[in-house]
Amino acid sequence: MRDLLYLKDDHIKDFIEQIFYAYRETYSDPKKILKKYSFGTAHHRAIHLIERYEGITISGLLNKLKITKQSLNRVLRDLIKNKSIIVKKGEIDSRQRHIFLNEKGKKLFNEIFLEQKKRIHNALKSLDSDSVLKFRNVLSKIINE
Amino acid sequence: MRDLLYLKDDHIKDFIEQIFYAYRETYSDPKKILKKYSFGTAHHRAIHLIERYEGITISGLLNKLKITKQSLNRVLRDLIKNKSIIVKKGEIDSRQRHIFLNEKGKKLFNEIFLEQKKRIHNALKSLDSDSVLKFRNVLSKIINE
DNA sequence: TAGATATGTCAATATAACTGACCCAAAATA
DNA sequence: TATTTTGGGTCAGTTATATTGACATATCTA
Repeated sequence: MRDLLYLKDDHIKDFIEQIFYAYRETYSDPKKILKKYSFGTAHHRAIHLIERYEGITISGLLNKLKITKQSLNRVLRDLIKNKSIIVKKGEIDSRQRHIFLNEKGKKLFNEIFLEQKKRIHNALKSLDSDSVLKFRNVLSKIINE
Repeated sequence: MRDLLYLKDDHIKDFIEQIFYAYRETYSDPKKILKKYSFGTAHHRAIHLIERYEGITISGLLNKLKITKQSLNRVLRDLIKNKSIIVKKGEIDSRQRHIFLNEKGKKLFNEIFLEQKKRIHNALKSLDSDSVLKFRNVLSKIINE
């Protein structure tokens, strides 16, 4: 460890603060849209993951969201009632439920994403691809296994 | 914009997901410690900012936390009762309150920070300083105005 | 002095999470 | 086949954190 500079406590403290702001701002942008559907950020996170991992199971979602199934169930019930998602029984293991966005859900996701995209796109547009790659790399190390 | 690759929607979606994980994990680490004091993440965030911005005012905190003063007040009341912070009237403007960690608060902050530091330090130790600088730069662009 | 500002507080409500206790059906396994 | 484990669903109650809205007080500024 030759250059310790960037590992000084104050820098790490700054990181921690900035990660909070980054999360908060990124997930605040689409709140007006969510409100139109009487949804909140909990619904947003679920929709996001269902879009990213088409056919994800309940336990798959639970592992990613790290909330209780009771909490998740509230959110999924709302999304089902709203006809944003559909749930299919597993063909191999019929205990499992596979979750998909339907047309309405896809439309909603796109509305939400458009809002968030603005911020990220704006941040990245002035940067070189090396910065972006390194950013992702650091982020994935922070999240890690 | 020559290399559009890193700006593809799927990449931005990954970003958004990873920012969520990074925030959640970073702020989950010290929860056991907070629980010992019957504090939550709301208290953590306040303590963090009070440590970073010694003597910060109420409105200063409100601007950074972006919560209502009623919410902030609950948190500060707990911290005052616990004797982790002290509040001083402003000398120039005596309407203002300047907030400081006292010894107990500093000890608590350090306990919390140690937990968080592990994760960040671990992530950064295998990286070059350029990655770290670029990470910070991207993060500040995401937050920014 | 009038108005704006900084802070504090009461009360009610919303959102998102939690714990704990059960239930059923289907799969895995002894 | 009988038993256990797994995946999922649900009821009930509680906690943590935030909100809206209404006021109150002291102090600063024009």
